[in-house]
Amino acid sequence: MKRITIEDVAKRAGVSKGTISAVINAKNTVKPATRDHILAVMKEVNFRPKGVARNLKNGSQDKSIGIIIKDLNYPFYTSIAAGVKDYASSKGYSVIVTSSDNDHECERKFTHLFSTKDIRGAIIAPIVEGTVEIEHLFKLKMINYPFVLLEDVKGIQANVVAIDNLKAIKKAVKYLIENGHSKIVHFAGPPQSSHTQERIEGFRDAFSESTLVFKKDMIVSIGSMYEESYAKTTEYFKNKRREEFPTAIVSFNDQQALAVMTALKDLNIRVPEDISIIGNDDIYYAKIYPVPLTTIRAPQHEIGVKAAEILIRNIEASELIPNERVVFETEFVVRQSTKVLTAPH
Amino acid sequence: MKRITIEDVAKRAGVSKGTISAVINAKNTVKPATRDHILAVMKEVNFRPKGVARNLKNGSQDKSIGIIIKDLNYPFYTSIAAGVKDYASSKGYSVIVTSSDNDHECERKFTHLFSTKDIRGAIIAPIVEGTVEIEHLFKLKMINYPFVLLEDVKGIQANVVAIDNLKAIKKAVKYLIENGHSKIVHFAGPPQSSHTQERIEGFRDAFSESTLVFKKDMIVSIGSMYEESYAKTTEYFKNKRREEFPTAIVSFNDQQALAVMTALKDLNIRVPEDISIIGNDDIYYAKIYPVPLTTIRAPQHEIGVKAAEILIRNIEASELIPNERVVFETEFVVRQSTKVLTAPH
DNA sequence: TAAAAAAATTAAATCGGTTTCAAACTCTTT
DNA sequence: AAAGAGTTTGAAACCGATTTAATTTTTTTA
Repeated sequence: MKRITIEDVAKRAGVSKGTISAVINAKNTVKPATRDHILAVMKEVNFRPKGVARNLKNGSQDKSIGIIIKDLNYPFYTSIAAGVKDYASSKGYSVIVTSSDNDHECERKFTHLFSTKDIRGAIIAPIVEGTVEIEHLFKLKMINYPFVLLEDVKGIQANVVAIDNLKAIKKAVKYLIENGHSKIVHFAGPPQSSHTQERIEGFRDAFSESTLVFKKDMIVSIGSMYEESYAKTTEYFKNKRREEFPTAIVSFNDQQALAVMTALKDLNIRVPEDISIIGNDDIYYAKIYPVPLTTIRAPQHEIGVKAAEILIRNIEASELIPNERVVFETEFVVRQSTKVLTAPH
Repeated sequence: MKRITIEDVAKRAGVSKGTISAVINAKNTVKPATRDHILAVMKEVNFRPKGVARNLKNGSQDKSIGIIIKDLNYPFYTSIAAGVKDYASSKGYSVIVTSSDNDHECERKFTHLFSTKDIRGAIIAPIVEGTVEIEHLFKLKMINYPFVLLEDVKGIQANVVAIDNLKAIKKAVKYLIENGHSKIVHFAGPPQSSHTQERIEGFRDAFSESTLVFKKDMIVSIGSMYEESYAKTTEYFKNKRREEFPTAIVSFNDQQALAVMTALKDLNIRVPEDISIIGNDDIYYAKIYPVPLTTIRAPQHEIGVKAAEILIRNIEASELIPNERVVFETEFVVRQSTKVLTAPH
C-alpha cells in the first residue's frame, strides 16, 4: 500500500503542491475557499505529510538532545535527566528521554533513532554488563555524532561523566567500622547490573583496608525491586537467631534500602536501634522516610548538568574536540538510620 | 557557516557520493584502503550526515511513538509511561518520553518536534490550566497526526484516556464520613494544576451529598513539593490547639501525603491514631512507607496501556477513525493510615 | 597474455516536501 | 473597457542523503 503524498492530495484537490504546502504551514496566502477544500481532501485521504521531507529543505530548526537511561521509574536517573533538562533549556535545547530497561537491543535502537532523526546528540547510561555490544557506539563515532556516557565502557574512547561507585561504598563501610560496627553485611542488587559488581568490590576493598576480615556470606543478593527485596530480607532474618544478626546493612541503593527498612519494621527489628542501614544515591524519598536514611549522595543534578554541558559544547563545536572525563565524588550523608556503637556489639 | 555535506566529503576524498554513503552504511563493497581514507576525511572535516536526508529515500524504518508528561520526577506519570512502553514494545514501537514541566511553550515545541521528526504519534498529558493554548493541537489534527490526550481539553475533539478525579476524591471523603470522621480537611495541591481544582470540587461535592456542611477553611493549599508541603503542614498545626485538629486529611496526592506524614511525625502527631490521612494516585512509595498509605489508586499502568493501544490503532489505520474516550475508575485502597472512629471525636 | 569474472566505483534518478518567482486571476479605479 | 494593484496559484529548483544500474578497475582463469 503506497503512502499518500502531497502530490496525491494536489492532484485530487486540483491544485498544485505549493498550495497544499501553504495550507499545511498556515501561510495566509490561500483563499479561504481553496483552503477549506484542500483541508477536506486532506481529511478524506488521511494525508500525513512526511516530516522528514518537510525538514530537508530547511534543515531541522529545533534543537534537541536525547538521553538514554536504564529505568524510567528509578528517581536516580530521572534526577539526572532533570539536571540535563535544566542546562539544556538554558541553551535552547529540548530534551527527550528514553529508557533502555537494560536491554542492549533497545539501546541500539535508540542511538540509531537519535542519529537518524537529527536529535543533535545523546547522553547515554550504557549497559555494560553481559556481553558488551558496542558496535552502535562505534557507529556513532564514525558519523561524528556527539555523545556522553554516564559510565565507562571498555574499549571505547568517549566523553564520560561518572561517579566513583567504589569509593562511595568504601566510605560507607569505613564509617560503620569507625563507629564500632563489625558485623556488617552488604545487600547486593540485581546480578546483571554493573553497579552491583562495583559495589560488592567496594565493600570487599573496605574490609581489606581494615583489620576485619571479609567473608563470603557478608554478601546477600536481594535485588532492588520492592517485592523481591522485601521477601528476601524477611527470609534472611527469619533464618537467623537474634544474636547472629548483623549490626549494620549496606544497601545496594535507596530504593532497596527503603524496602529493607519496611521489612525490618514488619519483623519488629528497629532501625537504627537494632540494626543500622545505609543506602546509596540519595533519592527524593530517602529523606521523606520517617527514619531518614543515611546514604551516599550522588550529585545527580550536577551529573546531568555536566553531561549536558559537555554534550552541547561538542554539538556546537565545528571541529572535533578532545574527549572529556569527569568523575564526581559522592558525599556521605549521615541521617537517622545509622547508630554509633561505642562498645562492641 | 555552511553545513558540511556528503558532497564536500566526496570532493575532498576524491570519490563519489555513493562511495561515502557505502562507508557510512557499512556496506562491504568498499575497498579497505578507500574506506580508511574516507573515514579519515570524515573525521577531518567533522562530517555529520543529516539524518533527515538519510531517511527521505527509504522512509524512516523505525517505529516510534512519543509521550509528553508533566513531570519526569513524579512516579504517577512515569508509571503511565511504563504502561505505554509495555504495550508499544509488544507492537514493535519504541517510546520516547518528554516532560513539559507545565510549560505551554514546551508542550508546543514537543508536538512540533514529534510531528516533524516522524515520530508516528503522541500521548499527551495536556496542560489545561491558565489560558489554554491549543493551536498546536489543532495543527496536529490538520495534518492527521495521531494523538491521545490523558485529560480532556475544552474545545478539542480527540482521543482521551482519563480518570474520574472528581469521583475519586468523593469516594475518599465519603469513606471518612461513613467511618465517623467529621472534622476533615483537604490539603490542596499547587494552584496552577488542573487536578487541584478538580479535587477541591470533588471534596466539596462529597460534603453537599452528606449531612455535613462544607466550610472554606477546610481547604488548605500546601503544594505538593516536599519542602513546601512539610513547612506548611508544620505551620498549620503549630497554629492550632490540639482540640482544633482535624481528625482526617485528604491529600492532593501521595507525594504530598508522604511529606505531610513526615511533618506530622516530627510534630509528634500519630498517624492514624491522632489523624487519618488519605493520599491519591497510589505511587510505588505509598506502600513502602512504614505506615502504608490509604490512597485512591489510579490504574496508571492500564491507563498507559490503553492510551498506547488507541494510539497505535490510529497510527496503523489507513483511514481516519472515530475518536475514543475511556474513563478509568479509581479504586479506594484502605491501608494503615486511616482509622475508623466509632464515637464522634 | 587475453578473456572472463568479480570487485569497486560512479553518475544519475529518487525520496516528498518547501520555496521562489513568474504568471494568472480578482477587484478597483479611471 | 483598460490599467493597475493586490491576491492566488503553479512550475520548477532545491534540500542531502540512498539506491540502482552502468562502468571501470582488479583479480582470476584459461
